[in-house]
Amino acid sequence: MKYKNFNTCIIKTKIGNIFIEIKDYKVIKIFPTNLKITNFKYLSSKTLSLFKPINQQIEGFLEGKIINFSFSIHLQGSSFQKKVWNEIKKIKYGKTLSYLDIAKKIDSSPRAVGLACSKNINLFIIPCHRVINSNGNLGGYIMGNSTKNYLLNMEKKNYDFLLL
DNA sequence: TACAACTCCGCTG
DNA sequence: CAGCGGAGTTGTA
Repeated sequence: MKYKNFNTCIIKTKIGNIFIEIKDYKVIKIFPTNLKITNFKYLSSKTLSLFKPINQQIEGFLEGKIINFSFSIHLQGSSFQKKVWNEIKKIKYGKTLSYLDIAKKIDSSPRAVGLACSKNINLFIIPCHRVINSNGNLGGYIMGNSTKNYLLNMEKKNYDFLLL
């Protein structure tokens, strides 16, 4: 992992570079980036110790070795978006729900749910990859549908293996 | 107002 | 039954 400045860093993962931002000791952003991970300043040892477990968990998750995250995030968005994201957060590892399922829970429409999903900047922690079309199709994903498919297959495989 | 990471419904082969 | 097109729907810039 390389560090950009005091409260952000970028990690290289098997699905691409991931940008991570922290504010007031909470994660506020986990998002793909095209930024190169070179020539970055290093963090203070204090901040480094904050990032280290977070980065390890994200990397571990993407490799299928970690199922839940132990750190907390701070959601930034409209009240509707937060409602959607909180519902998505309840979807368990290896499971999926449809946009319609979420819409019913919060008394809204699937189209609006999809819109909120597309605004999710806390990838994996808010597992929007677990939200798919009601007909079984994949729907969309900020990192592309092949990545969404990879994540879902990985989770399903581990789900069966671990007998969750 | 236009548009979106959706669904539903009614057609057509 | 699969595939397609259009309408309905809610939240956002």
